[in-house]
Amino acid sequence: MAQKNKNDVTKERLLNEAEGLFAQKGYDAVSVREITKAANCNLAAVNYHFGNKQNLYLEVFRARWVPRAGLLQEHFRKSLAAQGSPSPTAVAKALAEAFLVGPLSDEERHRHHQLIVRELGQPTEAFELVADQVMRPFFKELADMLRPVMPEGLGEKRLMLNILSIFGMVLYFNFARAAVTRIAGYEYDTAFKARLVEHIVEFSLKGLGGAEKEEMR
Amino acid sequence: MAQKNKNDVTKERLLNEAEGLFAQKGYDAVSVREITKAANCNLAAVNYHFGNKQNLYLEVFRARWVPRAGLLQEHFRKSLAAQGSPSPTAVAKALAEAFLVGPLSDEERHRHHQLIVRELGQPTEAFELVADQVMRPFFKELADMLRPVMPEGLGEKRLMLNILSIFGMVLYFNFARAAVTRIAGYEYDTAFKARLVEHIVEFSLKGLGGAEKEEMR
DNA sequence: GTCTATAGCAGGATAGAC
DNA sequence: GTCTATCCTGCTATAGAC
Repeated sequence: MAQKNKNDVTKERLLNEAEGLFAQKGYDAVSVREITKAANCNLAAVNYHFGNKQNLYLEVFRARWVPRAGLLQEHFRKSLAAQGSPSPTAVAKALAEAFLVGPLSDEERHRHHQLIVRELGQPTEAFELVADQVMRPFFKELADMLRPVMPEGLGEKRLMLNILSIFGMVLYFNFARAAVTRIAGYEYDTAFKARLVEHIVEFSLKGLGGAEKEEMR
Repeated sequence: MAQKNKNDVTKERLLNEAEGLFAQKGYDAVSVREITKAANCNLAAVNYHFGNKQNLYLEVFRARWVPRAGLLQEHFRKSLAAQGSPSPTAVAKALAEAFLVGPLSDEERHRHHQLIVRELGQPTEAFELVADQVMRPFFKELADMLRPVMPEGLGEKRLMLNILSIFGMVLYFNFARAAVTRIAGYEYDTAFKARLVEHIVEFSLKGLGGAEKEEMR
């Protein structure tokens, strides 16, 4: 923190390139050689800065993924606060907007979701990290927020299923972008993303019991 | 086809083991050595029967994934036909049931979805195969089926988004099983899968415009 | 902190015996 | 068709010079 010399810069570049490559190809398909070449530094740099490849992967989550998830949550909370009371509709809209448009660039968002989807399908140590520091706290926050405004007698299980489902939708449309484009021909431009947000909100409303009068901003 | 000697048996075993391993770990994380060992045959067998590793992977889709997708569609069509008119509710229910309970064993279903999710996130030649032979035709069939019974003025784009979304939900709850269990504590037993089917149907109804009177079986 | 050089091993693929 | 033996490439990781 005190010194800001070449060391830190190399480390940062390694983290950036590693994240991009791990997201794009998965852990095993990426070699340390590829990462160091992309980061324009020496092969030995990964071992010097991170000990080994595994730990570089973990550090990508610690130093990049978790903070970025914090950014997304912050964006969500602000846009929700701007809407007054947290109705199911408002929550769904703020969530979908934060995660599909939000504060991240297209590339950053895609990286972010590719990384977590790989972990969802095949959890490693990185998943535990993310589950503890991001998912469980955030899901609890959402549950506490939604519980009072949900239909009576919905139950904790159904509540959690609904929260999981919204995230499922958001993840799916982000990570399967290439496939959706090839199958349905949709380009992920601004207009389509806006439409997607609307779609996900609508799609989620029934589950969230948000059939009450629709309200916008 | 004429001869059913050791040759065919080895080939079948290779396909089975390869499918399981590719689904579980992904293409790059699996070695030919690992596959042949699991199939209890010689290292050279992969090259003899399939030419190379890449082609074995493709053959897994051609000889296993596509036929199994056919089974699922068949199950879907039968259970839909048993319900009379194809209302949005009936379609959603038949789909969710076929893909979450349906004719496959838990392990087979998991394999099936793991494989396709990897391809959705990072399409290879196998994705083109599946898109041409399975996805595009089936999505078209569903669209033709739903178009007449959907709300007026929904539009082709929204129709396709809704179809994609149901598949997204189904895929998500199948492939992220390990993560869902760790985060929410749900075991994927029979009761939970039945609940999941109900949940997905409900969750999808608004999007499908199925707010009409609910009908079952 | 960064580099070169290299150890040491695992990977895909093939040749050729049986 | 199946096997063993082997080639060669590419991998992670480290030692040691600068």
